[in-house]
Amino acid sequence: MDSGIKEKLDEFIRRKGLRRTTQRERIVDVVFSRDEHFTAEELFDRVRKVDGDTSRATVYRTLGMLVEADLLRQIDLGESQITYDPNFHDKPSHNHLVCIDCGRVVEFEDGNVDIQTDCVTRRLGFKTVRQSIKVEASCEQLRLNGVCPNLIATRLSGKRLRKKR
Amino acid sequence: MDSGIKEKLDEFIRRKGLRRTTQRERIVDVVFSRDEHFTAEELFDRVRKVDGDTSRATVYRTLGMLVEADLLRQIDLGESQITYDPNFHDKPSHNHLVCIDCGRVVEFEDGNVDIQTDCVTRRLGFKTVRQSIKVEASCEQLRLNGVCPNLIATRLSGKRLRKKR
DNA sequence: GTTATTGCAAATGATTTGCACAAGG
DNA sequence: CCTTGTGCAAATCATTTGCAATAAC
Repeated sequence: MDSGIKEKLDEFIRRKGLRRTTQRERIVDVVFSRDEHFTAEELFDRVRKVDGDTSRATVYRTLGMLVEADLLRQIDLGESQITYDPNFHDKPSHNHLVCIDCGRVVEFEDGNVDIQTDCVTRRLGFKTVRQSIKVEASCEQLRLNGVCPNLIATRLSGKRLRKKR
Repeated sequence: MDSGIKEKLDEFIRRKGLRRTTQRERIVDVVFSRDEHFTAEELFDRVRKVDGDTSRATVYRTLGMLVEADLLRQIDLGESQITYDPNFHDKPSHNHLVCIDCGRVVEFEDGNVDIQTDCVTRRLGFKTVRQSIKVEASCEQLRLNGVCPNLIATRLSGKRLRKKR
C-alpha cells in the first residue's frame, strides 16, 4: 500500500476527531492491498477471511469514511451494487472503459479528454470539480479475430467483471 | 412528442411481438411530454394524475421496455434512485454537468469530447458503443457574485434537482 | 471517564416478482 | 382462444440505523 494513503487517512482521522480501531485498520489494509474494484459485499468477504469477527455494518461504515476522506471513490458500472475504486489516490483523474464483450474494466488517463471537457464546462459558466467518464466499447480483436486478447487490459489496472443491473 | 419516438416504439413492439395497451400508451405519453429527467416514482406520480389506476409495477415494467427499445436511457446522477433521461432520441450523444452548488443538471453536446474519447478508446483496441460523461462542477457566477444565475441552465434542457445518495 | 465505535438485528427503500385475472390480436 | 399484460401484495437485495455493549484516548 502506498504510504501516502495511511498518512492521508491519519490526517483525516485526526482532523475529524475519529479513532483508530483494529477493525478500521484491517479493512483499510484489505481495501488497498489490491488495485481492483470491488463491492461492499466482496470487501466484507475478503475482510472476513482475514478476521472472522468484523461485522458487515462496520465494513459499510468504513467504506463511507474512506469515501468521505477521498481515499476511495464510488464509480458507476451500471450495476445494482455500488462499486468502489481504490486507485484514485495514485491516478487522481482516471476514467473507465467497460468492454461489453467480456465485462472487463480498463482504466485510462488522458489529459486531452480532461482539457476538452474542462473547456466545455468553462464555456457553460462552471468550474470543474470532478468528472467521470464511462466508455462502453466492444473489443476489436474479438470482432476481427474471434478472440478477446485482454492484452492491453492486463497491462493496465482496472480488471473487474460482474453482472449488469 | 417527437413522432419519431412513437414510430420507433411501434416498430419495437411489432418486432418483439408485444402489445399496445392503454397503460403503456399513457405512460409513454407522460414520459415524453417533457424533456426533464425523472425517477420511476416521480413518473408514477405523474401517471397517476392522468389516470388513477395504472399500477406502480406497470410503470416499472414499461420503463424497462423503453430502455430496452433505447428510447429512454438510465443515467447516473449519484442518487439512490435510478434517473431516466428522455432526451437521447433528440440528442443521441449528449452528456451531463451537475452543479454542486444547486444540483441543477445541464445537458451538453460536444463533438470534440466525443472525438477525443473515441481516440483513446481506439488506441486501447476497442470500438466505442456508448459513452457517458458526468461533470460535477461549481457555479462561477455564484463564486464571483454570490448569485447562482441559472442563466445558461434555463436555456438548456437538463433541469433536475434531488438529494444525493 | 468520556465519547466514538462496534455488532447485532431490525428497518428501510427502491425495484422485482409470482400469481390470478383481464384484455389485446 | 391463446398469449401477453396488469394489479396487487409479497419478496428481494443492498444498504442503513437504533441500541446496548465495548474499546479508544
